[in-house]
Amino acid sequence: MRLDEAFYERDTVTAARELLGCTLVRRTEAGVIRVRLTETEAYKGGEDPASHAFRGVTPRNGLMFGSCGMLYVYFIYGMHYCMNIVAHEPGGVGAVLLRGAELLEGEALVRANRPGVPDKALLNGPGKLAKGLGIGLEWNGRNLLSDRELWVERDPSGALLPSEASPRIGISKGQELLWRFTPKENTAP
DNA sequence: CCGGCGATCCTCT
DNA sequence: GAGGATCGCCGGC
Repeated sequence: MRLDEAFYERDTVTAARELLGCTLVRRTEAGVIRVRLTETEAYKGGEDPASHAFRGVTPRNGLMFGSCGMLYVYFIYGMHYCMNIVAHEPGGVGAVLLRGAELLEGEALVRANRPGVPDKALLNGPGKLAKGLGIGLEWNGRNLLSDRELWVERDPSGALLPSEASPRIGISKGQELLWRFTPKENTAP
């Protein structure tokens, strides 16, 4: 069941937490890639100093102020792309960075995008995830509510994955906010 | 397994 | 002109 506008049009932090365990689907002419999201981060508007939207609208970040469910892609460090999904309360500002996933289906297609990479390093980072799925800047602004090549699904049962909150990675401001989400560790007996 | 470092160029001040 | 929502390689333990 594809995530709809109601899923994304809520508090950005809640959306980030509940995206964990959902399935990101990329359909290509050569086949389908399906991955399970295992790491997400929330970025808000004016109150969040780590956010691209912290200082208001710029040519790059405009999507974060707009319709929920749109893909926001940006280029970083001169060589990587990062995928975000716009999610915020009505009239709000924010997006969820997709930081990592595990492969469910379409291994050959992913490996074609990331040749020679060990299993553990296939999709465990935002740049790696975008590369593995073949997502670049030309995908910026795609509507994941209706797109035929890219969307997010969840289990119809609506069961939520137990999650753990931690500081976001790679930021210099806003480290006190625990807006990074990963699946809860299995605590050994 | 972990930390340091260089690559590389876009974005905003 | 500085810094960045990163990655992969290298060396050390």
